[in-house]
Amino acid sequence: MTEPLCKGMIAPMSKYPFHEIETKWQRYWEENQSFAVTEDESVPQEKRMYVLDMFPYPSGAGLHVGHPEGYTATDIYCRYLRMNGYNVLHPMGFDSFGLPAENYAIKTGTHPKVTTEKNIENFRKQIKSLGFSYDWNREVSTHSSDYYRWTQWIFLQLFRKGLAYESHTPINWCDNCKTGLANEEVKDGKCERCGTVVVRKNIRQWVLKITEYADKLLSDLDTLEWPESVKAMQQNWIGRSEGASVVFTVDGLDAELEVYTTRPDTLFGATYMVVAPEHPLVAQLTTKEQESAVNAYLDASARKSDLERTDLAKDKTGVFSGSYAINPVNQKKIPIWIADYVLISYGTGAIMAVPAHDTRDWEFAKKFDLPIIEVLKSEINVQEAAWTEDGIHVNSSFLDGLNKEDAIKAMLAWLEDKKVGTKAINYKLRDWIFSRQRYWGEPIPLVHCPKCGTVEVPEDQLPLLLPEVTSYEPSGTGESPLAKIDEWVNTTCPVCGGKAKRETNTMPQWAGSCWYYLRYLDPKNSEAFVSKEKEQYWMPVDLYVGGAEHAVLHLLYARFWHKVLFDLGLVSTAEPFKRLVNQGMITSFAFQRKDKSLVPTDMVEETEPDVFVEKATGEVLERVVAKMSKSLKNVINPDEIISEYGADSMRMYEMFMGPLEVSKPWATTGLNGIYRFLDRVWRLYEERVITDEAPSKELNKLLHKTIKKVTYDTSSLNFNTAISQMMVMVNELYKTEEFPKAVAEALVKMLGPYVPHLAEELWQQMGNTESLTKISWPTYEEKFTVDEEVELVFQINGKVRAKETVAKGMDKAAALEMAKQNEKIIGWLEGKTIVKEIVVPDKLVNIVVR
RNA sequence: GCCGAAAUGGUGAAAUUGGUAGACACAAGGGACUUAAAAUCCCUUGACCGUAAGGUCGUGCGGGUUCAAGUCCCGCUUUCGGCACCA
Repeated sequence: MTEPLCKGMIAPMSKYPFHEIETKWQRYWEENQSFAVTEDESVPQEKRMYVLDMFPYPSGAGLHVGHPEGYTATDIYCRYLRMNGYNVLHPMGFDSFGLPAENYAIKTGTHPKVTTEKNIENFRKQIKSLGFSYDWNREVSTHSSDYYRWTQWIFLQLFRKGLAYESHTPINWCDNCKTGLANEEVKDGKCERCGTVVVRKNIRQWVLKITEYADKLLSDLDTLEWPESVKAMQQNWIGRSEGASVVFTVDGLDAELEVYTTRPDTLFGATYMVVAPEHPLVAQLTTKEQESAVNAYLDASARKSDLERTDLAKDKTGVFSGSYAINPVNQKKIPIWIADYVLISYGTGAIMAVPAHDTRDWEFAKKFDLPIIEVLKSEINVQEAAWTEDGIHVNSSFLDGLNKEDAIKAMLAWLEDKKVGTKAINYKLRDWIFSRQRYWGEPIPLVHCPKCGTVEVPEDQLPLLLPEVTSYEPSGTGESPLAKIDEWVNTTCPVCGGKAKRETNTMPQWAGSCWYYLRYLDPKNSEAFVSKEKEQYWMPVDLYVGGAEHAVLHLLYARFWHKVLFDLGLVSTAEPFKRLVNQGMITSFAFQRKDKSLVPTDMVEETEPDVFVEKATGEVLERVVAKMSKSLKNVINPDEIISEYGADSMRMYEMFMGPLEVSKPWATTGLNGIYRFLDRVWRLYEERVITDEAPSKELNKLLHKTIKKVTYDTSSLNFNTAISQMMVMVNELYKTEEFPKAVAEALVKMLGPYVPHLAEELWQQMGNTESLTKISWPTYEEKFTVDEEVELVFQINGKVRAKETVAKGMDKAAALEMAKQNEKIIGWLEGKTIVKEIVVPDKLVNIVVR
C-alpha cells in the first residue's frame, strides 16, 4: 500500500450489483411518485412533519461530500417517519442567486442564468443519484421570477412597515466584489467571500431595521430546540447590554454630550470623555487652538480601514478637542478627547472614560497622561493596571461602601431623580445592509420620483424582472450594472405618472433564503406567497438540518423576516425552525511537516503502515485532520464514490463515520468496510435459505433487541450506533445456514431508510409486491428483549476480581453470598476485614475490605 | 482576551440514570480456500510484566467527592468553531 488516501483506490470486487439496483429503484420511485406529499386533513397535527435541509447554492464545482451528509440524515429520518405513519414534507430546491455565477459572467460573457440553470441541472442529477426521498414537485429556485416575485413582495411589506430605509452612513465595502456587505458578512475585517480587506465607503444603501426585532430575536431563542452553541452565537451577535445613558454638559458651550455606559457606578472615576471622530459634535467641540491637530487626526482615521481601526495591535490614538465637559455627579471639568477607539455605530458614539476600571480607557489614559482615579477598592494598584472586577466603592460620595450591583442601582436612581440620565439598553446588532451593487440578485421594487419620493412598484406589476444587460461588470462606484440601462432605469412614477427612476440596487443572496421554507408549502401559488391553509398545515419546520456556518447569517435573517411576517398576520408561528441540528464537517486527512506546513496528498507516500513520507524530501510527516481543499488534493468527489461503491454505501458510510453533529475525517477504507457489509447483506439473502419457521428464542431476542435499538437510535438521529447494531445482527445471522423469514423481513425494513435501494430490491426478491416505502416499521416487544441471565461482577474495593453468570433477578443477599463463596473472592478476602458491602442487583457486588 | 464545543486503542468511534471502558468498523498480524493473487470465511489485536494462571497500569493533565468516576465538582493544558476597542 503506497497510496495513503483514496486515489486509485481498490475498487470493490464482488457481485453485489448496486448499479442496476440503484438505477432501477430510483426510476421506480420517480415513476410512482413515491414521495409526493399532499395536505391530507385526516392526518392529525402531531403526525405531520416538516423536515428540511438547507438548500444548496448550485456552484459549478457540483456537490461535495458535505452535502449528502445532512441530506442523508434527513432522508433516513423521513423514511423512518413515513414507515411510522407520518405525513412528511421533505422538499429540496436551490439558492440560485449569488456572486460566483455573476463573476463567471463577467469573465466569459455567459448569462448567469444560463450558468446557474446548468449547475442546477447537475446538482439535481447528483442529488437524485443518492436516492433521497424529496418531493421534487415542490422544488424552488430563488432566481426564477415566479419565486423572486414573492421575495420582492415580502420586501414591499417590510418597506410599508417602515422596516426598510435608505442610509448614507459609511458601510463595509469590498473592492474585489465591488459591493457593500452586511456586518455579518465581514470576518476579521475581511470580506467573508473573498478575503479582501473591507473598507468604509459612503454610498447610499437600503437597510433593514433588524434592530427593531433585537429583543424578540433574543428572547425567543429560549423557545427553540437548537444547539446551545448556535443560540450563544446569536445571543452574542445581538449583544444586549444594560446600562445608563448619562448627559454631560459642555463647559462654555450650549451643547450636551450624551454617553452610554454599563457602569454608571463608576461616574466619580470619569477623568475624561471620548467622542468618535465621526461624532456630529466634533466640529463644535474643537477649539481654535486645537483645530489643525483635530483635522489632521480626523483625516488620518478616515483613511484607516476598519481592520486597521479595530485590529488587535490596538495602539490607542487620539487628540484633545480643546473643550471640557462637566461631570453631572460632581461638577468636575474633564477634557473631551477625540479617539477612534470609540465607535460611532455603538451607543451614542461618545463615552465617559474611567481609566481605573476599564482596560481600554486605562491604556488611553497612560498614553496621554490623563489622571486615573480609583473608585472601586482594587486588589491591584490602578496606576499599574485597570481593575475590572467587583469591589467596594471609594471616592464616590453617596456610593461609598456599596458593591458594584448596589452602586449601579443607587446611581441610576440618582441620575433619574436629577434628570441627567436614564436606564438604557443597547445592542451590538446593527441594521442589516440589504442592497448590493451587483447584477445577479432580485431587483429592489422601488421607484424614485422627484415629486412623490420613493414609491413602491405596485404589487400587480411584480415580478419586477431583472433586465438583460450587455455588461455584467459592476461600476465599482457604488452603482449596480442595472444603473447603466437607461431604458430600464427611466420609468414613470406609479403614483403621479411623471418621470422617475428605478432603484438600481439588488438584494443580497440572503433574501431568497429568508423564506424559501414557506414557498415549499405552496410552490405554485400565483395568488399568494403561501396559502394560509398550507402554512397552518405544515409550519413550523420540525427539523432543520444544515451547516453551522449559517449560525448567525441565514438563521438570524430568516428569523427576522419570519417575525415580520408573523406580526403582519401572514404566518402563524413566531419562529420558523423549531428544531435545528448542525451536521459536522466532513474533513480529510492531510500530512504535515515539522514546520506545520501541509503537503498535498499526492506528494506523500506511506512507506510502512502509518509512516508517511514526503516523496521529494523523504521527511517523515505527521497525519493530521484538515479541511478538504483543492490545493491539498484531498477532496472527495461524490460522483466517483457513487459510481465505484454505490449510493447506498456512500449514504451508510457517511452515517457510520460518527455522530451527525461532529466533524469527522473521510477514510475510503472505512467506506470499503460499509461496502463489504452491504455485500454481506446481499449474499445473506442470496445464499442462505429463508425458512418459514419461527426464530429460535436466542435469535428472537437478538431481533427484538435490534429493533429496539435501531428504532430508538433512528428516531434520535444516532445513526452510527443503529448501523452497528444491524451489523451485530448480520454477523450473527452469518453463523447459520438458514434463517427465518420474520427475521429476514424485519432486517430489510430496518435497512430501508439507510440503504433504500438495496432494501427495496431484497424486499421485492422476497416476493413482496408493494414498495418498502409503504410498509410499516417493525415493532418489538420489551419482554423479548430482556436477558434471562446476566453476568454478575464481583469487585473488591471497586476492582473487578471475578464474574459469574446468574439468573436475572437474584436478590441482594443471595448475590452477596455467591460472591463470598467465589474462589477468587475468597482469596482476596483472606486476612482482610470487610468494611462495607454494596450490591447492585443484576449488576455487581462490591466488597470493601481493609 | 471573551463565549461555545471537544480530548477515550495504531485509526473512525461505542458506553440511557456514576456500576464489567473500548460495542461496531478500519488498519495490522495469523490461518483456511487458491497454482497464485484478489475476493470471501475464521481467529488474534489497549499497554506493560509473565511459559501460564494471573497481575499492574489505562478515557488530555493535577486535585477532589464516592464503595465505585470516561461520566460529578475544582483548577489547568491543548485542539476546533465563533466574537473581538460594543464602553
